[in-house]
Parts: sequence; C-alpha cells; structure tokens
Amino acid sequence: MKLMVIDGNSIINRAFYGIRMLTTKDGTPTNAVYGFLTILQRFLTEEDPDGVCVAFDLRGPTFRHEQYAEYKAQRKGMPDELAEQLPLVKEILDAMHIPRYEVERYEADDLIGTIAAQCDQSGWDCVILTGDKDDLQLITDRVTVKLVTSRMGQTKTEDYTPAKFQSVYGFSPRQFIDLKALMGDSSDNIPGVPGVGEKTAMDLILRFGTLDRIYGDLPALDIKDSLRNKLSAGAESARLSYDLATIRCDVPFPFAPEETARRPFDAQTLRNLFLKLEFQSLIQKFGLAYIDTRSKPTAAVSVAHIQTQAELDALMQRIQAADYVSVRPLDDLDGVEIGEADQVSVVSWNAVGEGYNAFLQTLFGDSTPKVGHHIKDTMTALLREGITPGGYLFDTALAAYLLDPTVSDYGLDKLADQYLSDPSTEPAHVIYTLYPILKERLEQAALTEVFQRIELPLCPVLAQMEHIGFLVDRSELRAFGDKLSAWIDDAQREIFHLAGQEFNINSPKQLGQILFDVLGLPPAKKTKTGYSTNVEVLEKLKDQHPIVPKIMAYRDYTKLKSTYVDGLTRAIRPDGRIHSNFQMTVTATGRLSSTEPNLQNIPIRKELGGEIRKMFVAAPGHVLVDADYSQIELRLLAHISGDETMQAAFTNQEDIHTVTAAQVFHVAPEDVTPLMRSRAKAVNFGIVYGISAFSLAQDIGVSQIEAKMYIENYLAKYSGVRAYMHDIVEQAKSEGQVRTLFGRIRPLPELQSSNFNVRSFGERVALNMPIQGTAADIMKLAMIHVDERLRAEGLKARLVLQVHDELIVECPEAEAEQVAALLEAEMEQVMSLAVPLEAIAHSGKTWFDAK
DNA sequence: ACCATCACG
DNA sequence: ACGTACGTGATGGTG
Repeated sequence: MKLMVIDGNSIINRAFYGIRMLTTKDGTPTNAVYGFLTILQRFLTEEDPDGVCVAFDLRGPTFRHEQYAEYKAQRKGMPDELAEQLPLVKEILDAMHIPRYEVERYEADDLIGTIAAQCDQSGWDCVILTGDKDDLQLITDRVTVKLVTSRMGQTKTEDYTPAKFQSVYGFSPRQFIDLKALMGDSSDNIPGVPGVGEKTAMDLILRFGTLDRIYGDLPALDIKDSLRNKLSAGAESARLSYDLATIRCDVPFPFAPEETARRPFDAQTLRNLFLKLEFQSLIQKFGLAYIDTRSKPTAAVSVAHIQTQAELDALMQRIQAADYVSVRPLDDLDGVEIGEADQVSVVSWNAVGEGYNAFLQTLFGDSTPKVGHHIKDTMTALLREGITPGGYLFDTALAAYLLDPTVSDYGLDKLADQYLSDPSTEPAHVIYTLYPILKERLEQAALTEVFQRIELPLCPVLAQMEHIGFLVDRSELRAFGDKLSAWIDDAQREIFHLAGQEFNINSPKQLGQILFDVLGLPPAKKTKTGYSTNVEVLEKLKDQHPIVPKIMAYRDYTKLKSTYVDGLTRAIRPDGRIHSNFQMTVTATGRLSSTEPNLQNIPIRKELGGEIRKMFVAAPGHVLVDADYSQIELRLLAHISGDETMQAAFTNQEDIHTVTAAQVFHVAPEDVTPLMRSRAKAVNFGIVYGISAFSLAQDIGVSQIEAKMYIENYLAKYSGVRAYMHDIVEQAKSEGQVRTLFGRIRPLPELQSSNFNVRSFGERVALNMPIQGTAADIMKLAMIHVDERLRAEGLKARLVLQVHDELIVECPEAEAEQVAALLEAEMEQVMSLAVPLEAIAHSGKTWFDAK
C-alpha cells in the first residue's frame, strides 16, 4: 500500500510564485489554486497511490517559537493574493474527499514526519510531495520524497530515495539535520554556527558524520584552529539549531494510513467550485464535464433474444407504448438491439425470419420515437435496405461531439465511462441511459439549438447523399490512368538516367540521398528524419539540375495515379457510383469530413489535376449543378468583427482582395497590380488563420520585415479586425472555450498552457474557429433547406456532395435552371448578416464543367 | 504506428 | 526568446 502525503503550504507557494497571475472575472486570484490542482492531478495519475492526504501549517506560533523567540521571526506574512487562495484549496480538497491535517503549535513538516512514521509502522510506503528540501531528512527505505521545482512555468520533480540522496549529498538523510545545525537556515532564521557556511558544513559532515561526533571530541579534530574556535563558540547555537531543524515524528494527533484511502470525488460540488473559479480545463482533466446528479444506479439489465412472432409482437407493443427506445443495429441490419428502461431485446433476421422486415419498417418509422448512436450511419444502411428512416429524437454520439468536438473517439464504452455513474455493459442500454443525461448536458451548455436545428436534421440529408453517391466515368478514368502510367514510366526512366542509378523515387529517404549526397545539390531544409524533399525544396532547386523538374512531374503523376485514379476506381460500387462517407463527429470546428474515399480533396488547383473532375459526371439526361459561397469566411470576419471598412467592401460588391491590396499598399484600387492583389489575398487568408509575420513571409516569399508591414497596414485600416482578434482571445481565456454564431463550442484548454507554443496555438484557434465553424453551420443549414425545398417542389434533383463552401446537385436537365436558382437563394438566405452572403451556381455534364 | 508528402476548403 | 497560419484524409515508405 502506498500513501502520498502533500506539503500543502509548500506546493501552494510553488504554484503561486511559479505561475503567472490568474483571476476570475470578479478579480479573485486563482493561480495558486490552479497550480496546486494541476500538480495534484498529475501525481495522483502518475503515482496512483492507495491513499492521499495534505498537511498544512497553521498561522499561530509553534513549539519552535516557544523554544526560540527569533524562529521565523523576520518572515513576512504571505501576500493577500496568496492568503485568500488557501481556503479555496481546502474547500476543494474537502469536495475531493482528500483528508487534510493541521495541528496547533506544529508545522506541516512535523505532521508529515508523523504520518511517515505511522506509515513505516503500518507497513505502508509513503511518498512525500513537497517543494521543501527540509523533508529530505525523513527519507527511509519506505519513505521517499518527490521534490517539486518549477522553472519557467514547467513543473519538474526529482524522486529522492535513500540511494539518490546518498549520491547527491554523500551522506545519509538523517545527517541532513546535522548539516543544517551547522550551516543554519536564513529563511527560517535558524542560526547554525556563526561563521560556518554551506561549504564548510558539508565538509565537516562528510568527514565526521554527525554533530555529536564533531562536538564529542572537538579538541582532537583535525581541523584548522580558527574553525575549531568558531565551532566552540557556536556550540550552543548548533544544539539549538539541531533541535529546530529536526522534524518531529511524534506529533500527538490521531492518524492511521487507512483513513486516507482514495474515495470518489463529490463530483457535483467539485464541478460547481471549478465553474466558480473558471477552471474549464480542469473540469475536463478531472473528468467532471459530464457528471449528472440525476443518473441513478441502474437496475440489472436483462437480455432477451426474440425467437417467436408472439415475442416480437409483445416487444412491438411495449415499444409503441414507451416514451422512447434505443436502437442499435447489428451486422449491417441483419439484427437490431432494442434498449428499454430495464431490458435489452435482440431481434435478428436469423431468429425471427419472415416478420423481421415488417418489424424494421415499424421500428424505424416516423411514429416510433427512438434514440441511436451515429444515427446517420444507420439511416444510410436503412436506405440501402429500401427503408426510409424517421422518428429519431436523439443521437448520443452527435451529442457527445457537440459537448466536446475535440475528442477523437465517441465509442459507447468511453461515453459510458465519462457520463454514467453506473455503466451498464449492454450497448443498447447505454444508449438508452445516456439519452436523458446528454440531453440535459446539451441544455446546460446551450447547445440544444445547434443540435435540434442543425445536427439532427442534417442526418437524413447526409444519409441520402451517401446513399445516392456520385457517378464516375469508369472507362475515362481508366484511360487517364493508362496515360499517367506511361508518363510515370518515362519520368522514372529519365530520373534513373540522370541519377546514374536506380532507386525508389517514392522514398523521401532514398530521394534525399540521391539529390543531396550523390548529386551534391544544396539541402534547403531538414525534417526530423532527414533531408526534406517536399515541393518547396524542389521548387528552389529546379533550375540547378534537370532531374528536379522530372521528380516534380513524377510526383504529380504518381499522386494522381495512386490516390485518385487507383483509389477512386477501387471505390466505385457496382452501381457505377462512388459512395463517400460524410463524417459528422470528426472536426473540431463543426465541418464535415469525407472518407473512403475522400471526395473533399479532389484536385482542381493544378491543370492536370482538373482532369480528375472531368470523370465525375451526371447520369444520362441529367446535369450537375454546382453552387459555391463566395468568400464566406471573410464575409463572416467582416460581420463578426464589425469592421465597417471591410463590411463596406462587401456591401458595395467590391473585390475584397483588391480593396485589401489598396489599403495595404496605399494605392488606388485601380492601381492594384496582380502581384499586389495576390499578396493581399494571402494576408486575408492569414488573418483568418491567426497570422504571424514569419508564416506570411514564408507563404508569399517576401522578407519578414515586409510581411510585418503588410500586417500592420492591414490592421491599421481594418481596425475592427484588430479589436476582434484581441477581444476573442480575451473572451476565450475567460470562458475556456469559443463559440460560433449558432452556439457551437470548441473548448480551448490550450489557452491555460504554460507552454508558449501551445498557448499561441490556442490563440490562433480562438480566432479561427468562430469563423470556420460559423461557415460550417451556415453550410449545414443550407443543405437542410435545399434538401427540403427540392422535395417540397417535387424535383428529382438531389444533393450528391458538399465541399465545405460548395454544394453539388445532380438533376434532370430540365430542372437545371430552377435548381440553380433554388441553390443560390437557399444558400444566400440562411441568415442575414451585416454583409450579403453570395452564392453562385453553374451547371454542366461533369464536375469540371459545372465550376 | 508513425512520418513525409500532397490533395482539398 | 520562444517557432511559426486554420481544418481535413490517403498514400507509400520505414522501423
């Protein structure tokens, strides 16, 4: 068994002086509390002790003052900002059910000594967490000290065992007292021997061991007479210091290690305290984000395997009488699990046969209220089975995503661990139990609107898109692939010839060796594994050796062949169409992602890449209508920041990059050159991403000084943007998160980091997420409205793809114009901003032609 | 499993 | 002084 005992005052002191000041909105200082809790949480995790407790000093005089009036006499009281944080720490420890000890007339050290001695007696190991070296004297085979030091905001610890102590000091832990008796301690006002400092004292202890040995035979000691005289004169002082420096291990207070046994936190109280102190990141770290007092212990869950039609009928009757049930499909809908309050029923095609399809029809129909987990996926599977899904109230995965979109996995096991006090092992029952809890959590986080208005209604739209897929011209794709193969062969042959040897061009390692070792070209950059050979590096080298442009062409061809021609060909289903997966719970900003295959990164920027888009086609007699938002993120920046100059540019339908160039370069708009416009465009993008002069310079190839000037000019002209950049970061720091205009959140624990890079990243995200995320919200709403209108107007047109600011609809040729107008209108009218939203539609037989 | 690279908004 | 723009996914190579 292992006990961790914490020197409360010492750790709180470290935290106070080691971390920059933090306060709540009403000015309560919190940095010491925050630091203490961070350290506590870290070592509870790292050490995983069986018991934990904290010892504190009390304000009044101690037995040492009675012995020696000067003891700690000159020590100033702690600053008010620190003193007022102490009761907060104690309140939090109480909510964590961690015992804390303070005894009149004794210091925390003495309590720790006594606790350590008790552990020794009871056969417990003891770890002392402290920032105070004095405790090193307590080290034994069972007692170790974790010494905390904080430098530059980084908390480090050193573990002192007897061996470690011996190797550092050269003598044993108990002799630490002898050392202090000789050298004294100015901060505690322990006198030591006048005239003997650290160096002399160390030397004496190393040679003679203890105070007793030194004074036992002072006249015969082999030392200089001057030192002998000092020791002699200071004898009484040394004895006193020895006494003062000795930590008491027999403080009369009742203690048994068992009483420190770890207990669950009072999660509700703790959470409320953290909310009051604005410790959003700690709510996450301590796993308090999802607690709910109303989650009661669940009754035992029975599992019934439905075998007969009669059982199935009985189940259906219960389902229709219930407020809701949970549904979890098994093996591609060959079966389903139904969750109710105290039971789970498994229904499978194998077991019930005939009646299964009718059962599914009712179960997934509009009039059966139900909840699920990743319901969009279930809906897509249902459409494949010819069933139109409806009646979904809730999706536990989507809810968990909205509560924290930065999590990588919303598996049921994980959610049960986080949200439920008494996790059931039956997945369908977990969904059933999670529903009311997550619903309440959404409400508390003000996320209900995003859930009800955006995420939930988007599910059937995406399911429909996945179900329909995008038609691909397989034979054209194959023909293009054959062309690429021939070009790749040619390029490879020439590369081998120019290199004078064969090697794997796809291997950055081998390519680096050829370019920089064999051919002697100058390496421009390195990665952590070797030379960098990326396109920027090759671009710089392309005039220095004919092999370089060949390699660039080879890379272009192989990328197109492997990822697009071969990759997409593999994804074509028997219906000739590609059915991508639109993930709703992946991005931290609220965007969708597209996988297996990814249709959101089909080439367009380079000419040859555009060929791939020509393979995405409309069915015979149909066309594609493609509509995209123009400058949606910059328009949102203009709206959200309130910058009137930028708003005017959009309201007057001016070209934003040209206007920006005129502002940044101090010229009239008609005098803006293409180079100026393209640089201004880079600045506009950079601003949205949370710009730095370094990166902007890198991006557009100007000096850092020049880039800095562009940014300065930009922010001088768009002063509302400057104010926004400042204000949003401040707001994010105080709230621990940012929000889109529709209320979607992203937590930002990075802003609390003591690491400069991590914190800077958090600041950039705080700028960007409200913009990128609001654009995502707007697009999702547009999709819901477009889908609704297409159906309401009886059109055959259907959405097939979304690429963040672009929608693609496939429709009969005759519908093209109506659909184009409908798309533009619905996209533009999603919401009214301080600037107009603009969407432009084109149509064509291929995706390439429809842009 | 991770890295480097490169495709997109 | 820090190290360097936001959000993604697929591929081939490597240890």
